[in-house]
Amino acid sequence: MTRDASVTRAEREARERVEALGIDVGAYAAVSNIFRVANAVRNHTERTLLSEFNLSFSGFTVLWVLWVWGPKESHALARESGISKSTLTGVVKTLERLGFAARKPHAMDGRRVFVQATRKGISAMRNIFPRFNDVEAMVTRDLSIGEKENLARALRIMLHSMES
Amino acid sequence: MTRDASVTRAEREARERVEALGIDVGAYAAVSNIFRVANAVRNHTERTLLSEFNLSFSGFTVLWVLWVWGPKESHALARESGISKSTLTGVVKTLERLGFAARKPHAMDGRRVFVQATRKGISAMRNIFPRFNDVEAMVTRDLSIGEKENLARALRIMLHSMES
DNA sequence: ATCATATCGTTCGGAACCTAACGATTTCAA
DNA sequence: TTGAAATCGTTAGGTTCCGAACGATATGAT
Repeated sequence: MTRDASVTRAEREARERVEALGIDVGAYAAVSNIFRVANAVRNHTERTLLSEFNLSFSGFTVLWVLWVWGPKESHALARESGISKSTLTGVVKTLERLGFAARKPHAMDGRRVFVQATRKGISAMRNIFPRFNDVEAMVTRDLSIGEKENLARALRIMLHSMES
Repeated sequence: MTRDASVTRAEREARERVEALGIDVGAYAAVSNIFRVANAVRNHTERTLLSEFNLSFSGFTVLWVLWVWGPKESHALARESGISKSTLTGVVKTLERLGFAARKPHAMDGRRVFVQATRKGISAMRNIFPRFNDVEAMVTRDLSIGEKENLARALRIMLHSMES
């Protein structure tokens, strides 16, 4: 089966312009396409899946972290979800209103709060996550297994480069 | 020079959990790492570069589109920037307040508005973009030229898969 | 000329997003 | 025991983000 690896029109036009500026075009191509894919997946998922459950992408992310790891304290939950503590406060408020999550005070430390998924939240996640994984599978369907592994590997290398 | 392609701790823990759910782990690894890299680059860039100019990431993106292609109508500018028309209205308002962009009415059609970068905006972009490209280069520094090309290629294939 | 339909950009309303600062609480050195 | 410093989660204030709806304008059929 043939598949399309051609440069998208948006990338081609931008590339022509930025090439004239004497920049690292390989780096530009890699990073700009990461943003394009991330935006496309996020927008697609919000529109076709998450809106059914009144969830934002970050709401979904937070609920997913709770579903995978169980109850977490606010600061850790914010870090694992990639959002700030103040944003987490607002997102958890929304999840509480939807009945998907609940706060629980820490037994020993009055400053801390646990957040946990409710049964309703876990039930919603059992519905949502396989469908989200279908999106992940659809998005990568034209890549071979080796290509998927190489892609994930290159991204991990980039993450480690940012950590040093 | 050795380099680190190991699975990050965040990915490893998540992977163990989601493997138990019988999902497409290759797709999960690829897509979840795309989000991790996109988030890391965006946060890093906002903190270390864009805050100097009071720019959000989307403000930067919109200004970049104007810088590369010249004045654009609002609806096209929104589409090229990956945001909605209503968001663009707000972001352009902020760019106007910063003196980086200006609106101009369409000569023939009272409904339409052109947006253009100002001299101040262009000057700021000449400062910002090379430094943003340094971030792009830093993030990809541990990838070979072949690996960068394979990464960009795999991402393009994914973009095309989403378009069909 | 008129009217229905479509398009444009803005406004509305509400959620997400951030940093800085705050009050409450904990920790630890003296 | 006391008080300084640190940590936690929330609040404040402002921007970004969206879809729906609106007023203004353009288009095209009649």
